[in-house]
Amino acid sequence: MTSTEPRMPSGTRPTRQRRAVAAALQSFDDFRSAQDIHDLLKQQGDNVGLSTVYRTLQALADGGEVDMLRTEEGEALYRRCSTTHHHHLVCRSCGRTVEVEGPTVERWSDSVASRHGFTEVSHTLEIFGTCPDCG
Amino acid sequence: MTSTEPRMPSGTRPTRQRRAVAAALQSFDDFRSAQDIHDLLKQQGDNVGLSTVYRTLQALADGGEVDMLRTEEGEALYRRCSTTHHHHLVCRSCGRTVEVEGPTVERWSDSVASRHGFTEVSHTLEIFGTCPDCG
DNA sequence: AATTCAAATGACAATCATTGTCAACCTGCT
DNA sequence: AGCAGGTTGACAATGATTGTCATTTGAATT
Ligand SMILES: [Zn+2]
Ligand SMILES: [Zn+2]
Ligand SMILES: [Zn+2]
Ligand SMILES: [Zn+2]
Repeated sequence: MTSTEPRMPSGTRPTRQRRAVAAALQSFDDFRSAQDIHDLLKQQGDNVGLSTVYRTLQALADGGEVDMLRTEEGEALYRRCSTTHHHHLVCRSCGRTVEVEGPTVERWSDSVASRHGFTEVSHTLEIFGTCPDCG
Repeated sequence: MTSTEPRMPSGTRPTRQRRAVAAALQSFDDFRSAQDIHDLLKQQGDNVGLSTVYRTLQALADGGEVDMLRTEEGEALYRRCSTTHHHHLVCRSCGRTVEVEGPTVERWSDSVASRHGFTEVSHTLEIFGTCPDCG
């Protein structure tokens, strides 16, 4: 059976701190900053150094285990995610997030890129709005 | 006839400094940081305070006169742009940028948002890759 | 031309997320 | 026990961006 917790990159040790960060990510549904998560852990008595929180989140994001997006102000926010490629519909006000898939967008972006001779294509796509509860 | 330079928000004064920033934006084609533009002006002998460069670029971006995007690292980059809604295909290596339009994407994003009851919808979409020259 | 005054500027300080440092710590192994 | 190497965290450093505020400038008005 598959665990629901993000896995660490292979070759790394499953330390108390990394488990704590991974577990914290399972406890909320919206996008949060490294500092938010650090605070959350502290509240729970899971003391983890801020540097370690940053390092762990980056490792998880690099490994595709969690999503990372940037606010308009450039701050990095993290959230657990499913393993398939997807994008997000995010409420500007409360952070409520819906994962969405857009096969059409994927094809469009690839075709646009190749039409211009670009390779190693990636893309970022986020939809922001006001959710029903906040409207 | 329409000027090719970005216009300042109404109610602002066309100072030497703002003209200089607006002119600088016409002199390159890729996305550059506020500091890059500040340096560029300094080279030309157009001394403009760094704060003023930041303020002017933000005003232009807020007014939709220039595009602003964030690098993976969260740094803000600016570029002149056309007035219609569009997105970008950007070379990760040299910054070469192609403006692209995607009516399909626009419709998709709106429909996804409304399907979930979100209002005041906006979206960010950038495509990154390696351009033919850098490949 | 002189007056006026809010908008604008810029040198400098302050913020603040993020990254770097490195001695101390932990873990598995011989 | 001893060793080796990954890991941690308190703390310093970085670096983009923002705030401060005394001074300057623009342009409208006497
Ligand atoms: Zn909401
Ligand atoms: Zn996609
Ligand atoms: Zn290129
Ligand atoms: Zn669009």
